[in-house]
Amino acid sequence: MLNIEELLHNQISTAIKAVYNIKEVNSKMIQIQRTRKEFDGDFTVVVFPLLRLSKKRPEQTAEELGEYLKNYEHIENYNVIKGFLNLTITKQFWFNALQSIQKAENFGFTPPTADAPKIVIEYSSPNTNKPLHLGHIRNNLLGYSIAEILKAAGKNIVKVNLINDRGIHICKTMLAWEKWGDGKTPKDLNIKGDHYVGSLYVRFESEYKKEISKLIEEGNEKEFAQKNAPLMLQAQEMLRQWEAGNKETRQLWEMMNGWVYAGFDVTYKALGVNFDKVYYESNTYKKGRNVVLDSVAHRYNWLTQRADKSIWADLTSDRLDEKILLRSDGTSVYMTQDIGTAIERYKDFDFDEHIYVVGNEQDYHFKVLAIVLKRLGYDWAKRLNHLSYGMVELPQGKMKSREGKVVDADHLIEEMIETARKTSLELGKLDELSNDQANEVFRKVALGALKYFILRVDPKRKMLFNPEESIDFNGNTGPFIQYTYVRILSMLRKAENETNELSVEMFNLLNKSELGLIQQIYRFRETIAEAAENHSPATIANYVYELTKEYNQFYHDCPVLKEENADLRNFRIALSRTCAQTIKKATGLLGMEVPEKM
RNA sequence: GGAUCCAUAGCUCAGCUGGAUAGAGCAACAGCCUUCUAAGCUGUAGGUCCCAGGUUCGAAUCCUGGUGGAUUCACCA
Repeated sequence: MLNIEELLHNQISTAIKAVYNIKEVNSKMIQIQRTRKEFDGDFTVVVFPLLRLSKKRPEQTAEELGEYLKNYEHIENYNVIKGFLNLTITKQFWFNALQSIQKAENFGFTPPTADAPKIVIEYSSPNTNKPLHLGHIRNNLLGYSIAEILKAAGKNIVKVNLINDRGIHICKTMLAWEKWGDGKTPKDLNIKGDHYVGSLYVRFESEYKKEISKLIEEGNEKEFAQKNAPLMLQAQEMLRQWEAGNKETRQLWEMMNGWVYAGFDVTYKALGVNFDKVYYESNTYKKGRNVVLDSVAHRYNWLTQRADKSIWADLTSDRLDEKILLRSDGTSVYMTQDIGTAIERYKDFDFDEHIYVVGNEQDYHFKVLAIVLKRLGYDWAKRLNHLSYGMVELPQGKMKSREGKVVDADHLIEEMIETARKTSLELGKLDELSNDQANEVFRKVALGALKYFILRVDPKRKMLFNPEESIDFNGNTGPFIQYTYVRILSMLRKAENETNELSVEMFNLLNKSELGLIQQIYRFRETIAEAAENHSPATIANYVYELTKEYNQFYHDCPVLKEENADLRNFRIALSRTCAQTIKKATGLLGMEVPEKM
């Protein structure tokens, strides 16, 4: 199906050439936009940029072009207001467009081909010492949704997760378990493994704090106390044991990581996200260190080893600071690990683009990562792309895990489901459903509300989350969209003898709300392209909200099943069905599910 | 102090990459269920698009300089 805006663009170009006797027209001069609601027409040509060619007043230029264009088969008529030429597209065009959409295999989606760009998306990337919280929810939903959107735009997608499963923080929780765990497993205590481990980490931190205070009371400096508290020394010893491959340490580590992964899996499943491949830092952290060590031998002038053996990258010529890559004791820092992981990834997938979905507090880190890799001679470093998103803040301010000021992901999901249950039961529309079916509806509505709430805002902006007020079920929300879908399905169930064949003769009957709805459905494909281009689920969220509003308008204005003209009735049923399918596909791009009843 | 990001209605957010009189939802107020699911629809009210310059026929949008907020610049991850 041809794109109407492209068709118009070409026609306008032809018109300018013909009317003003010009050979070439710069395509940037031709500006087409949707006509604003308060004016008549579907598309508007802004003629101001064309005045240089026409050498006439705006109104006259618009008038002359309109006269020429009205002979074009898809243009019904035109009107001119100031420097704006409003074009009305024929009803027949929109009618045919709807028919093509219905016939299309999977309208809006571009099937990926083998040679389409390959994009690796890393998201989630949790630490194994904390359960997932609200910030991770934004990360996971963004990562998953962007992957779906890029897939729909015809890209080959690999979703990967990188688990930070080594380092001093892991040793802290291991030590805590040895000291205070009493040999208990999550199963013994009947709690999720990630929550159990998270609580051990918190325990460590509070005991560690006590030791620090005590040392300071005994007259030590703060810094000395932090470095020499017995718990810290023991944790560091444990890290050395781990690095040395001590069997007992490794076993404990594997057991506790197993608890955490089991817990994460439950949360991931609840959120509906998944991965094609999971990387563990414990497998890749040495890689980066070797790369850095090898590179020092190359004698890059920006890479230097100091007297204490630590290795530094001097990035001041890129207007950044000096960055440490290897500590004086030879161990690697976060940056070093990411260097190794990136190289590994490139070997694994030979990607055209690599997207890191990581919060904006790491903007600097990813800027440095790309520069260092480029300087090390990896040309593909320019394909690394940091999708930086803003933090989720609470009314009290930033979330702080150490102070317990977090919104736990599992807890939040449970609460949302409970709210959805209450709301549903009050409305009492699910009486004929079994318990299991009803629970499925509650779950879909709850997660739909959460996902839509988070994804509708531009990723790069920070967002405010008020647990009491944020999750609404009315207005511009996930449930509003789901509800529109449910009403359509309910209607379609009642529609009997529906035919898929539409009478070709009836397009003149179409009214404004029907045309508006067709046009919004028609925009789905270009919206996917735009969302993919901008890596922005918010674009899809806004689109589907507009679509449902458009449908509600239509639903309000036009009887469907009660329409007496059979051609028109069939048309409206078909239009409703196509709209429902589009809602389902669009919400699917956000990771939302739509219930059949609610 | 340097760098990056943000600032739009009382609140939460859109604003199609420079176009017409800046839009939604929530909250407030007034209506619409004997009618395809009222988690819906219609209306009223609500704005110095942070400020000041600049570019342009035209700026919430681009540039410069301020102001306010967030993040970051660790031998933390």
